[in-house]
Amino acid sequence: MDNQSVSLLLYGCSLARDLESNLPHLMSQPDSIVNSCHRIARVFSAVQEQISNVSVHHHQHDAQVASFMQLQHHQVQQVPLQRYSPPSAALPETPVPGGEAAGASASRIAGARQLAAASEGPDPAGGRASSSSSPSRQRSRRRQFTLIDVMAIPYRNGDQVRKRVNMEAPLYGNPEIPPEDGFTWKKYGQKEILGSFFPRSYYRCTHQKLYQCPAKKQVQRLDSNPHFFQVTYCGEHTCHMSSTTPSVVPLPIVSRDMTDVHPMLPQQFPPQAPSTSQLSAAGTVPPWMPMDFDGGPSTAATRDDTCTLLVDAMFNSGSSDTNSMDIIFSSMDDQDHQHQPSWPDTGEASD
DNA sequence: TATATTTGACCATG
DNA sequence: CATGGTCAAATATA
Repeated sequence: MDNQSVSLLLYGCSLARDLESNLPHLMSQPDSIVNSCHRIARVFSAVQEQISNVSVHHHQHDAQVASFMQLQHHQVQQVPLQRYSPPSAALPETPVPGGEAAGASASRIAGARQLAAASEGPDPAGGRASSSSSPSRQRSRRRQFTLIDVMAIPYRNGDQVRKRVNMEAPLYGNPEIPPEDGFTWKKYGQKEILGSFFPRSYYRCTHQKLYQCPAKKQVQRLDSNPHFFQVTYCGEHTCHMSSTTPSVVPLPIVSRDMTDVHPMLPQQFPPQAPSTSQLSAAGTVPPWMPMDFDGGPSTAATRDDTCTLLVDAMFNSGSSDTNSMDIIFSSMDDQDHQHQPSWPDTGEASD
């Protein structure tokens, strides 16, 4: 199975896991269940087609698929399908091209922040964001196989080797919360970055003290697409051997332990904030997903096979994580925030 | 009480 | 001096 299929499969598993965790809450919303099932089925059907090498070229949106696949292929080629290890060869001095334009004016920043704050809703803590101990922020300690491992492209920043990825905000729920990546992090700082709408958050491995784990990451929402986070990883985890920390990839790729991480995207894609047309009613379609996966005609794959895959992924792949399920339902009522159509035109899309 | 987050202050670097 | 990165006291929450 090629890397493209893996990527799609990971996404499908992610959707399935979300559905499973949400099931108790969705009992009263059969429409949501149906929609989710259709979405998952189409993703797996696409995988099935791809694996069996059938009729991708007959696909109604094969151009989109091919484009997506090319992107994936290009990125995966640079990092083997295995855990990243510190490179010995020379690395590029700069991250993957496609960075955002800087230089936003103060007023633009203020405007964006105002809107971002509005999307967060009232703050019960009196101005401070809620603490990490809320269930919605709890992180699984299980080591998760993530696309970061596959997709992250290392580059050098001085003496440090960094990996930078773009990660989609949680498919459901509060888009302010950075996506899971399988590790546990402790936030130690936040900084306003010149020219950026959104502050940058600084995290270090929770086990830094206990295991001297040097891993850190920086998380910042993209100005050009607030639906995505740019996550920069710095330092390798050395806490793998801990009994309290996740260690190795738990299972083959089809595992519920995979997080809600999604493949890297070119930073200007899509060139503007998500529109209602780009987001389904549940806001679950990543921009890179061919349209047919969410609303188009079904593929030729059989429902039985798809369901087999789906059931297998849902029930045979380990225990569930707390993950973002609480996030999902705590803010199902807030989904309009995700679809916020009035994102100010930053002008960067047309720059 | 323990743990995590927030946020102003401090420091290093160019 | 401006900026990014980190520290640590204050604060919030389970």
